[in-house]
Formats: sequence, C-alpha cells, structure tokens
Amino acid sequence: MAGATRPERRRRSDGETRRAAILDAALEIFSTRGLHGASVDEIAERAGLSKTNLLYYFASKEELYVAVLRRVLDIWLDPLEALDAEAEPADAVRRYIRAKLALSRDAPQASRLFCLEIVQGAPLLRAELEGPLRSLVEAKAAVIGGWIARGRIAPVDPHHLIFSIWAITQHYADFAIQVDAITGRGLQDPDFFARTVASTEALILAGLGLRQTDA
Amino acid sequence: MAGATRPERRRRSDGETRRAAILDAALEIFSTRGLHGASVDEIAERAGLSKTNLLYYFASKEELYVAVLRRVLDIWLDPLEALDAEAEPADAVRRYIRAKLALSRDAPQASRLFCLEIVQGAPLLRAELEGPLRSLVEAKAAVIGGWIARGRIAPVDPHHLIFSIWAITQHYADFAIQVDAITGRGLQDPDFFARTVASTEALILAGLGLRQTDA
DNA sequence: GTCTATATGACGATAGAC
DNA sequence: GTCTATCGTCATATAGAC
Repeated sequence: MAGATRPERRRRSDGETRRAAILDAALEIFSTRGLHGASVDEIAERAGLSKTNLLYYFASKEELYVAVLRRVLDIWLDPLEALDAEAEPADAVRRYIRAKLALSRDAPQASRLFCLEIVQGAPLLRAELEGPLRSLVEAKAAVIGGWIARGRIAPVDPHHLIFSIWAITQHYADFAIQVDAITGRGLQDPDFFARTVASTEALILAGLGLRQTDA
Repeated sequence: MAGATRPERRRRSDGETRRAAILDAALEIFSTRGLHGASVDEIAERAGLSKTNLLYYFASKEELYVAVLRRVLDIWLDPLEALDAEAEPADAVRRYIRAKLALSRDAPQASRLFCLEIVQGAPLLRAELEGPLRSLVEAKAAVIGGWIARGRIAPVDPHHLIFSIWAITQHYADFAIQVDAITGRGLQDPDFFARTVASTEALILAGLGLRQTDA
C-alpha cells in the first residue's frame, strides 16, 4: 500500500489535464494546417500520446475540432461584451481596441482558426453567428448609436465601425506572416505592439471625430 | 469535309479554355475547402471533365494549386501599384480604397484563397511576400511618407495605414459570411457596397487629417 | 488508460486502350 | 485528349490484449 498510485485520484484529475493538452495541441495544428490538413497522428504526437490514445479522449477528429472551435469562439466573443455604454466613448473604444490587439498578440492561433473557419463558410458556426453574435453586435451597435444621438461622437455607421475594428485588430494575428515579411516584426515585439495600438487608436478615434492628445 | 471538326484548330484553342475552366473551378473549390479539403474529383466535376482528364492538364493537385495561387497573387498586387505619388493624397487613397473594395466584391474567392494561404503560414508565398510585395509596400510607404513630409496629411505610420486599408477592405470578402450573418447583406448589394465605400473612406481620410465633404 | 494490430475507405496518381 | 481500370498510400477509426 506504500507508494502505489491510487487509481481513483492521483495528484490531480489526470483526464482533465490530458484533455487540455490535447486541445492545446489541436489548436496549434488545426490553426496552421486546417481541419483536413491536420492529422490525428500529428496532434497526438504534439500532445505527447498515441493516436489511439487520443481517440480514447475524443471519439473522432471532427469531435475534437468542434471542441477546439467552441473554446475559440468563447475567447473571441468575450472582449466585445465589455464595451460599456456608460463609459466615455473614447475610453470605451480605446479599451476595446487594446483588448482585441492583446488577444491577437496572446492568442494568435485562436484568431487564425476562427479566421480559417469563417473564410471557409463556417458551416459549423453559422448558427452561433446568426444567433448570439448577431444579438451582441446589435446591442453594441445600439450603444454606439446612442453616443451619436447624444452628439458624443461623429455620425458613423455602427456596423462598419465594429467591422473595421475587428478587421484591423485581427489582421495582426491572421496575417502575421505577411506583416512580418514586410516589416520584419510582429505584436510579440513590445515596441511594435505599442505602435500598433497607438496607430489603431488614432485612426479609429479620428474616425469618430475625437481628436487625439497627439502622438 | 463538311461539318467535321478539324483537330488542329477548332473554334478556339480548346486546351486553353479547358485549362481556364479548370483554374476557375479550382479557385472555387480551393477557396472554400482549402488545399487539403478539396478533392481533385470535385474540382474536375465542377469543371466538367473527369479526374484523370484533369490530371492530363495539371500533373498533380499541388501543381494546380500553385497555378491558381499565382493567378490570385497577381490580382492581389495589382491595385497597390496604382497608388500614385503625384496625385492629390485624398484622391489617391480614395481610388485605392474603391479599387480594393471592388476587388472584394468581384473576386471574393481570390481574396479568400489568399487569406487561407497567408493564415496557414504561406509556405509557398513566403518568397513572394518578402521580395516583390515588400519592395512594393516600401515604395508606397515612401509615397505616404512624402505626403507627410510635405504636410499634406497627418503624420501616420505608413505601414499601419496600408495594413489598415488592407484589413478593412479584405474583411468584406474574407468574412463575408459573418458580415452577412450580422447585417443580412454583402458587397453584392449595391447600396451596401456604396455605404461600405463611404464608411471606409470617411474613416481613413479622417485618420489622415483630411476632412470629408460630409456624408 | 494505454498498447499493438488491423479493418476500412478515400483519394491522388498511373497504365494502357481507344 | 479522353476513357476505364487499378495501384498504392495514407489516415481515420476499431478490436482486443494488457
């Protein structure tokens, strides 16, 4: 009875950490190879177990893919929910831009997998997009509309404003290879990150008719 | 000798139209399924011939993919080259935005295939990005820098400006599914297209410190 | 839970007749 | 140039021992 591992409960729930490791590895592979380009073998190797063993935790490649995608979607929706109607418009927008760029820096693979899925038509996410995401965007578009009505910002199209912020901030994750090929740098570089935040804030705030304190 | 088809020259070079049809079909399939998700069978069917017959024109799937990608890259690089140093900055930028958005409307699949390739790391395009594209961007960044030096526009970071324009304009092609899920519309809709052009121009020109005549 | 087979099917590519 | 038939490969998924 000495040092034997008790099957019922080791140092921590082993299954959970196993699953988490698989999900991490899967995100990495799926985001660079796509669903069809990725092989279960490769993901398993990256996660440090065998293919058959992986398929013990996730019954199929598609099931694993969906699990990864669901996780990514949660991460993705999060920052927008924080856009606050009560805050000063400039502050709220600035915070949102920073949060999105930080996400592009810290979770580029999640951004890329999301991008791949959307570009390919998102057969799996369609429902999520038309339901929760659409509702959330409508709510936030109304917030922006309220700012306009009260004369706090210039009369912009709220939807296009949101799309523009998404497009710019995600560009630095999704097209990181291209940005690097052209500038030799990326968001990992603190100086480049700061400049990107500043440029994006300046552009968007100018678009809202809110002058910057200057650069 | 009446209506028989002369093998040497029919109504038009048949091989060329065949190849073009294959390339069109391949763009369609590759841009929605990705390289690995697409099957030669599917492309052949879409192009109206058999799999073996397709492989008579293109020796392998990869060869076909590269041919499609090369075509896409040409389309993609084109509009930026037109950015004119001598023109009025506002006019030049407006023209560029319109050209890019028109491309997103008229060749969304090309944009999507390019996006897929870049997001996945562009092993094939790396050289093109670091060579011709980088040079082109440097040249155009210098044009923008010249405008700034002469006090024609606000002092923005030329690279980030270019990236922002790319990001916004391509977003409407690459994330068309998402845009549609949220707004129920897309660039095909003339009214939506016009609004998108107006919003994007207003945003970018404001960022350059160039006031609009209003909307 | 993890392993060693192995079943199964899809797909890229080739051979060879016409 | 186009067809039919087929080969070979790879990868998902399962069976069953430990």
